[in-house]
Amino acid sequence: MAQPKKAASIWDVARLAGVSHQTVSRVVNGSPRVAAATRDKVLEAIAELGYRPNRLARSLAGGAAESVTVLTADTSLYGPEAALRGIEKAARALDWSVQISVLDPADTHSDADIIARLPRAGEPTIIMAHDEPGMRAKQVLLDQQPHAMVAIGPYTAEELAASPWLVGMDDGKAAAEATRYLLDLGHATVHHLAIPTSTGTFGGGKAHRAEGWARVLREAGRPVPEPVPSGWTIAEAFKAVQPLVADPEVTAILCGNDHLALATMRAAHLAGRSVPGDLSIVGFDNTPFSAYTTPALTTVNQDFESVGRGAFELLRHRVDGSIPRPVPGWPEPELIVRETSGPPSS
Amino acid sequence: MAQPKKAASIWDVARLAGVSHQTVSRVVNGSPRVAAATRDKVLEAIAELGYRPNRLARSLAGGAAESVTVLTADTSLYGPEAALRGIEKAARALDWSVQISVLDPADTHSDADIIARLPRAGEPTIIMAHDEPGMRAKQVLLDQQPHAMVAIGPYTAEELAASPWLVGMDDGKAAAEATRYLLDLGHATVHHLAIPTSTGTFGGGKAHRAEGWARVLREAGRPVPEPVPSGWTIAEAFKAVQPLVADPEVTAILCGNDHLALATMRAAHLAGRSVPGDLSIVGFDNTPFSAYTTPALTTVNQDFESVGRGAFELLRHRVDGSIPRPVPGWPEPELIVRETSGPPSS
DNA sequence: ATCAGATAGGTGAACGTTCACACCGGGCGG
DNA sequence: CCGCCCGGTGTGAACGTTCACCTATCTGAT
Repeated sequence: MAQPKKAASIWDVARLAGVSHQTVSRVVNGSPRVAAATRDKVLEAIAELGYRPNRLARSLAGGAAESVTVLTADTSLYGPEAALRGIEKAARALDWSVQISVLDPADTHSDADIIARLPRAGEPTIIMAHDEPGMRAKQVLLDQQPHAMVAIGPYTAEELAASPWLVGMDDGKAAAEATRYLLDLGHATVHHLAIPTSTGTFGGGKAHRAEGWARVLREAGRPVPEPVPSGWTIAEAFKAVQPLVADPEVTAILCGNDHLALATMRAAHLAGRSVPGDLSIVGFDNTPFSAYTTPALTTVNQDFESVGRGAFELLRHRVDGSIPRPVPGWPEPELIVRETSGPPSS
Repeated sequence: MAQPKKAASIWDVARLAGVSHQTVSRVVNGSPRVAAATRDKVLEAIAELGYRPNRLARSLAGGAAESVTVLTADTSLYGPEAALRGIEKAARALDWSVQISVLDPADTHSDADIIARLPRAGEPTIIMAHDEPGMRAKQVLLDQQPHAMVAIGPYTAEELAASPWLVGMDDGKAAAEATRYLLDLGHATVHHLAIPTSTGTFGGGKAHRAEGWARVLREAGRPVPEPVPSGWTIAEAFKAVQPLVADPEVTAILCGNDHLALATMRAAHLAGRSVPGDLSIVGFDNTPFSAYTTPALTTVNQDFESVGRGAFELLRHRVDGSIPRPVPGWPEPELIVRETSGPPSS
């Protein structure tokens, strides 16, 4: 009974119902030109055999693509994870299936390796291009099948306008806003603990959060300290931020994301510096936990899920030109002031 | 050039190389019975046409399955997310592809809906069965294709032994250990803020963490307070835990996961109760952030990634009996004592 | 009566691959 | 020198769908 007996096909149903395979196909796909009596017979046969349509065959036979592959490097980051959720929801609603393939952050994947991850040539693909492997995958896909790929990443409004295959939020503006907020609070300057992308070491990877931050400092005529580079993990951030929290001159740190901010809070605590009394800390992304740390984290909210949804819609448009190009619509990143920021103590 | 011109097939390569389609297939699949000269001709043709094999067709033609679908309800939970990562890594290593389908936590999915998510009948499937939608999906798949599914969930050693399609960690034991630890510290009793599964309201959902906790209290002859049910989100937990932190009699709380623990820490702080002075808090899962909260969270480490890997291996075994049944091997859940736990203040 | 047009349904090819098997030539043991 | 085996290759069917096109039957207006 638990034996893997072969699954019923459309032909089995057809035979049992006494109709042609095509008629079964029509019933399954809800075609209107089927007599009610016939439809019932077919449905009955379907139920009896436990027939379920085979999606692979369906796609093969030239039906719609109905499948996206998501290439990402790190699913444990809040941004990509939320974007993936957005993609999945949007895809689900249209009955598309979602494949996921995780790029190894350590490995430099060959072009062939990246291509081999796609189930077929021309597979619609969304790439999380926020780090090195993602950037590389983006480049490869852009060469191979520019019309069937979309990349999500941190880009400025100009870049987004210039590249029709790009989706992202201009978080430089939000970084600027956060920096200005800290300056207005009375801080002499603001330091920056940067996520890897923002160090600008990747091909094509610009440092938007860092740029927005630096711009405001320059405009305000403040010293622009060297950004402190951190890895993506909390442990790396904890290590990287040590010199910053040890320096009493440092009174405000803008962190590249909330994980880095958490590490900074921890480091500050261990260094005996009170937050926000001695040190103001601002995060980025509004990760779910950030409202519940003690003190609660001041951060920048970003709606990654909407970005994911937008990427999916854009992809559909690019794969099938007949679908109207979506207007990218989601809330701007927005500063959320909570408890880790305040005026300097002096 | 960016026109989506049709992709090259095995036939195109065959024609260009002047061989049969079967020979191309052999080259692509690395069959040894191809003359070196022929192989080179074919490889050249492949390069020239930019041919990439079509996985859909490959599976259709009766080749190996080489594809898993993961059904999960909440990718933002650390456990499922880490397990998914483990599955993906293991699958990747064998060149399998991974599909993901997210069940709506709010919606009660019909059987048909759940089945419709699978790309084909008999699709190998892994279900994250830690919540209601997951439990339901598990049941449906168990009816439909018991030999091509595996469920991951919180189960006792006995259940795991009894159900050959189950993978999980016996976290009841770890919960017991944590409870005993708190008792040994001198607490009169330990309260429990429970994750949804542990409330036992789901069909088949047992309350292992809660059971382990209750058992130790009973064995020690301590009062067993009513577990406080919480939702999965931090916000829900924050609300649910209010009465607990408000009660000065409560000196120790075992939380169902680290998110709930974070909410409890926050609530305690706002209620003016110091941690661990007035209140000891123990979490569950060792979520990455938990080592960096202030104070750092005492919690139970669980290697979900290994569980994911184990689920994948078990699935392979079940789908293809010729593969040896893997011995589930991963580290036992283990208590990690950090800073949120200590002796009661009295 | 007849014929256009709809309605219901069928037929065969195509999608890109693998599998089972048949074929051909040459080296080797008898 | 015959037959056998084996390396190397081709042939045709199968996988489960959809698509394009064709054929009946029934309706109602001419």
